[in-house]
Amino acid sequence: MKLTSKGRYAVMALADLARFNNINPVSLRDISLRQGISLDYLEQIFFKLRKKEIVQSVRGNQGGYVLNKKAKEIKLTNIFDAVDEKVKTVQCKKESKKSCNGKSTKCLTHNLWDELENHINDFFEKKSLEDLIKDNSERRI
Amino acid sequence: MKLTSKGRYAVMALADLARFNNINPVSLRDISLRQGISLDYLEQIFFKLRKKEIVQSVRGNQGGYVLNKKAKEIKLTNIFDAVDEKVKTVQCKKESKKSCNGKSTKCLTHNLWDELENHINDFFEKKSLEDLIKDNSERRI
DNA sequence: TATAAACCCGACTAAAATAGTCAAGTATCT
DNA sequence: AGATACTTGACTATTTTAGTCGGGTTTATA
Ligand code: FES
Ligand code: FES
Repeated sequence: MKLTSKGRYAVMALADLARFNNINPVSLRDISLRQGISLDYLEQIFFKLRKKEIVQSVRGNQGGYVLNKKAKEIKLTNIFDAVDEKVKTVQCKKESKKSCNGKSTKCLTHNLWDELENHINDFFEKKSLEDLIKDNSERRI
Repeated sequence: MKLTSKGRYAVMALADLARFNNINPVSLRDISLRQGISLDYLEQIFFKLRKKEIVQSVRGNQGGYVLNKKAKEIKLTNIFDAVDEKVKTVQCKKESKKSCNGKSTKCLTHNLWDELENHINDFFEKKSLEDLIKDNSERRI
């Protein structure tokens, strides 16, 4: 059960962006250097974040990205959703009546995995970008 | 972020075992048929479960496996630990002072991932095999 | 005591997912 | 004009996962 780099990077990059989100847009080059993430990979990630309207792009020289909403309104859920980082605990189709092993009733553990999925998603639902940078600056005092 | 089959199968198989854990040992063949899990794969999994003393084996004809502890005392944590299903949210070494990007201080998101890891592990710590089968038989009434 | 059922254990492999790279653009500031 | 930076799709190497395979050993029971 592990978090993929794509999801981790997306959050890291947005935390960086939120932190340096002044008047000027932040370039991916800067984020790449500060966070140690491949520029090409970041571009893929921000392409998705832009499509989901989490960030806005400013093209051209001196361009970059800015947050499209307040940090408080961007939940981890939104970020993970944008980059297709899903929490998946079961193989069986949620909607279909077929169980994971092809039988017609849900298997013994189906409810457990459902609970687990909800438990994890709750965490993502509760955390916003703002929590992240606030939390961090407090610790630096 | 997804659960691997190995972990899922381990729990499914033990739930099955707990359910049919009467006087006679339960053969992997039976579990394989009931749960639709490859027999060869189950053998790998039970090899590990036995090494961690979660199950006991009974060799020979009419043999199989039995639980080595009460269902109440087997937590999901123990099961996942036995089959090396770990919750991993960070790339950086926990103990080392190096961050994920090679710098000397922890990155902006390090604490977040730590919290997430604890949040998930809490769930595994709280659930026992007994909860699983009790929960399930209640629903069948 | 022969046989079949079942566990034991290491090695190998196919498929899928991940984590990127590469290339060829377009827009905008100075 | 030139540099910087976003845009987009396609491609690829690496790693992980989810098995398979093969050759054991042990033990109940016919
Ligand atoms: S996990 Fe849904 S039926 Fe087994
Ligand atoms: S996740 Fe630990 S330093 Fe970045």
